[in-house]
Amino acid sequence: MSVDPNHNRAGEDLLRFLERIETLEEEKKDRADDIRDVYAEAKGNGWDTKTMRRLVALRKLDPDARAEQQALLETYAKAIGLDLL
Amino acid sequence: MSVDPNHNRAGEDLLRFLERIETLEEEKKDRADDIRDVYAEAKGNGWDTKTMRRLVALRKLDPDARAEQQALLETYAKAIGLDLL
Amino acid sequence: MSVDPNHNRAGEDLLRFLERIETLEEEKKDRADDIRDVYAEAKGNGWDTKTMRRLVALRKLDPDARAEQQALLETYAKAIGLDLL
Amino acid sequence: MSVDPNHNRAGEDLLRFLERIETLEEEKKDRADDIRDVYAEAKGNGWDTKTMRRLVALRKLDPDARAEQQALLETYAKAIGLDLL
DNA sequence: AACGCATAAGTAAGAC
DNA sequence: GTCTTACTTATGCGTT
Repeated sequence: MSVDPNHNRAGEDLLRFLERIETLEEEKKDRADDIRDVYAEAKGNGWDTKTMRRLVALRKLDPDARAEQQALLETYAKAIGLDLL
Repeated sequence: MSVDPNHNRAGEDLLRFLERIETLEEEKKDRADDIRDVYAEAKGNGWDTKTMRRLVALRKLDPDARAEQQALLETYAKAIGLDLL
Repeated sequence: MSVDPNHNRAGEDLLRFLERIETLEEEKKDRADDIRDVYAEAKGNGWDTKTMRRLVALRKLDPDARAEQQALLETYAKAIGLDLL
Repeated sequence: MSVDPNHNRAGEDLLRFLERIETLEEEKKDRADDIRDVYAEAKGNGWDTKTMRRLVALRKLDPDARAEQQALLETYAKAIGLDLL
């Protein structure tokens, strides 16, 4: 049983956790980079990326939830006299 | 001229900057707390705060910009066959 | 009693909440702008703003909490053989 | 050549971009979930995740950059009389 | 002017 | 169930 802090058991365990996290973070970052590339490619084809991001968000919602949120927004907008479009 | 690092001129200058920043940050935090309180009060009166936040965001945009963004969103949604409502 | 959605009581109430929020947000933004200005001024005097931000964060912690966190960090760093400096 | 907005060429192109993005986002989210799981597992083994996150951040820096930043922080801390530990 | 960074907002999960 | 805390996304800012 060693007391060397660089080679103790707990340190080894901790290091394994950190390495697993770092590997996963690299993979996560790769995907994020890929996503950025796709948006850049779309932009190069004339698409507006901000609107694309809104579409991606909308497609995540199920249709019922989306309709409900929109209905509430319109009710509130009308109540304060805000013309949504 | 002192060399005491706790009382040198540069340190004094730096400290003045930090103090100015910290004062401003406190004031900024006070406003953030107040905003949270108003939302909480509105929620207590039956309003949906998520929709309120969307309204606040919409009111920040000038009407032309808002209309333009909405038109673009609808064009894109139609193009991919997404029913916005 | 009117049913005109632009002039109903609930709409008025909602609008008051929104206006209170917007006023507070403006004030909050003013402070944020001021903070940015102070950092810019400090930078113009040769200070490193990134380090300044770390100092501001450190000064927010009470000394005991700071010492405790630092001690834990050093323990962990030693355990994995990371030289903090 | 169709004018059906659900089947036009541009819409098809846009949809391809969105699908590519969504696939990548799913993969990215999977990694994020995995990372959360590892932290949770480490926490279950008695580790402090906040400190772990600081270690992960520190390990991202190359040693020279880390040493330089730390030296600057210490210089500044001394200048304002802040005891780092 | 585009790029990455840093802050801020919004969202979702977890603790009490 | 609420309320805080952490994570994710979005926006703006400074930089190159």
